[in-house]
Amino acid sequence: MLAEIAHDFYVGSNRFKNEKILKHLNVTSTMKKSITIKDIAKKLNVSTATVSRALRNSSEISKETKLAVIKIAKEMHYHPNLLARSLIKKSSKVLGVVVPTINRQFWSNSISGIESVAYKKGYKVMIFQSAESYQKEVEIVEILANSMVDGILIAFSKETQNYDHIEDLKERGIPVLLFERVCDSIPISKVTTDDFLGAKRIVNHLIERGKKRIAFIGGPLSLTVCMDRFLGYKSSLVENGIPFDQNLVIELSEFTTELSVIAFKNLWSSGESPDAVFCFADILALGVLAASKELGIKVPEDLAIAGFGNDDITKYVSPSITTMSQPSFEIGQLAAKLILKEINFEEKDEFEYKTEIVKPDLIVREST
Amino acid sequence: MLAEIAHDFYVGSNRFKNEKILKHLNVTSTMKKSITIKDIAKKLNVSTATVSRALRNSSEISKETKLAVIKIAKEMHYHPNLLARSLIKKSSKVLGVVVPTINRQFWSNSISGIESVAYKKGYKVMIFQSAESYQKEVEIVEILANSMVDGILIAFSKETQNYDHIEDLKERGIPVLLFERVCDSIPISKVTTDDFLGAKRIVNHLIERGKKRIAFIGGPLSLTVCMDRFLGYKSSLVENGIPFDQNLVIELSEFTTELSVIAFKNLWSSGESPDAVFCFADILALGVLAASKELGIKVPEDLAIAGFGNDDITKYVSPSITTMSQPSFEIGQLAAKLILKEINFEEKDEFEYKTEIVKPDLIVREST
DNA sequence: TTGTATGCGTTATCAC
DNA sequence: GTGATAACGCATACAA
Repeated sequence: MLAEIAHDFYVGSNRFKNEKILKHLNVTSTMKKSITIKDIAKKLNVSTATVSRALRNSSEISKETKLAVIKIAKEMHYHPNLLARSLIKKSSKVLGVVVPTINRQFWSNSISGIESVAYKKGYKVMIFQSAESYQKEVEIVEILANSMVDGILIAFSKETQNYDHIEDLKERGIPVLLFERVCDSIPISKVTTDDFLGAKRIVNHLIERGKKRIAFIGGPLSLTVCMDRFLGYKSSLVENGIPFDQNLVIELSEFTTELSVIAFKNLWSSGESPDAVFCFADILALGVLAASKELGIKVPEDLAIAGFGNDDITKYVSPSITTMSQPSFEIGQLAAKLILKEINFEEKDEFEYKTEIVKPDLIVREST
Repeated sequence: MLAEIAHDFYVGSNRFKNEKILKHLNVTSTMKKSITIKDIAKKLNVSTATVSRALRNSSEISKETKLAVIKIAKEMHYHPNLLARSLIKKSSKVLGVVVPTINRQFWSNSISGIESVAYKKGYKVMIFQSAESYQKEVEIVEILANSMVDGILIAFSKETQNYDHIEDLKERGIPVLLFERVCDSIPISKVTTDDFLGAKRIVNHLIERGKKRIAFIGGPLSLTVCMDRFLGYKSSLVENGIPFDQNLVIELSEFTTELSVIAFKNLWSSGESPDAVFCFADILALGVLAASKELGIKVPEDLAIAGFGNDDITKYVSPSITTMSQPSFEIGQLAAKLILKEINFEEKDEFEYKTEIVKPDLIVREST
């Protein structure tokens, strides 16, 4: 049988394109076929079952055969095919992660947190960027689901308003967890920051320091994160009897220094100069600092940043700054732990979805 | 046959742990089994082969059956199993990436570049962090190789001195590409920055501005990146007739602001005060700025940074700065393109390894 | 144009 | 303890 003979020479990879040659059994081919348990079995005159068991250190295999198998396996440079194992085990030991973008500290930190936990538990991580596109997000989710990942962690894109793709995953029985950019309507595990509280605290703090005209420079309010912070900001003002002034509120479509530079300049030149600024993310804070420098005005004495609190960026920039620290790495860790628990739950009853809300810390750095 | 009957109820996932119940054919189970081409075939009274071909839009299938198959597939919520396909095709359409750490701009930018190119070509990306550990790097490479990834991109950990794991991959016929943190000894595709030239240029620039005592604050010289920059630095001094002073050279074990703060302070207080600083990465530059502030001295008028050139971080910090821009995103893109070419090469002859050396740009920002 | 049979590499089931 | 053999879900050579 051709197939039978060919097997001994077939390289087993589309990397080697000379299939025609192989079909003609051109033995001069230098390609190597990959070693399988079948090969080991043949060499030892045992069954593949025995080899499989021996390699997995099953208790029902005699020590001698075990050793023999392992010895030959090493000699032949055997490597188990994880895909084949996944197929039969119905678990790939892979977590899928979807974030808006990977090259922004907050998200890469989260991923790092996810990866660190996953790796310890023997899981791999597959990463995708939605690039803030709903379309792409849906596409990615489909790929992940079809790849038999054991669980999917998602931070929604800015565009995402429809959650059918998530419902779909649930229907297919695939564990999903939303983190940071979430939605309310779906009963599902979530990990978020308590942005409302964080914003409130930070604005309270500014007010305590005697500030009255506190500007708000934030991202698109369509994102729950941003909206929550906005509400926290407003709530603090109300509770402290400070009139809310729409002119002090700036909603940016993107998180870029450029935009915040423009925003702050406009704010300032409009005669509405604030005495403090509450802004999202250090990236925006840098913009504010830059703009104030450029305008030749003193850097706002009280600048509050609600970001992930990467001190490295802001620490040496402004002497007096208050940060609402969003522990992105920890959020990632928490998210991974939670979904792994869901994946490996042992209960007989329905899994209970949990929403973990991380309370951001307030880091106050006084000018010296 | 039990197995036969069970199939209709078997959910097909270890996510559902109630296997005992299933074995007893407890039909009350709410779990859904996943739909396969077999199910579609049964429903339509055709063979699985036909379904398979129809779904893949094969030209040898009549339009009617195609449409019928697709219709039923949708109705039954069929989703192809990518793992099974990979097993047969011997290609998972996945690229593996190993970086020292993901939550550092340079690496996350690179990954972003890789991911963006890969995604466009229908490839997924699997990411791992070696955490600068050789041990972990080897472990990861083994996992990736056994997962049938189509190619592996690696940036070595700081510890990595032995390259057997890479040789191993080559032996197994798995395309590998080294980027940024590479080694010379292996004939293999590589993408690096021309750090020697970059450093030389940047130091030349400082010298042109009249600087004579140029400090060097860099990472561990065991890394080729760092060594190359050091050599470039030295080369520039020599060519410009400026004596090399070992006291002005500081080798840090890690890239942290803290360490560079200490380094700069020591440098300054030792009476060896430089008139310019050439330092790696903006993260170190921030340290230098912080230290100079703290010491109450003027920020070095000429601070040169050899980093990935994330302007956001340094732009608003120092008015006068020179950056050796390391286009990390582009390096990632280039790396992905290169390995994809290797994976999909059509030639019959041996693939030719290519070393792409990205020339860093010099970005000079004058104080206004 | 479609069906049959076989295989991808592994593990699970049931014999012995 | 070990061996046959059937899965896993899909794709393809060969037949019809």
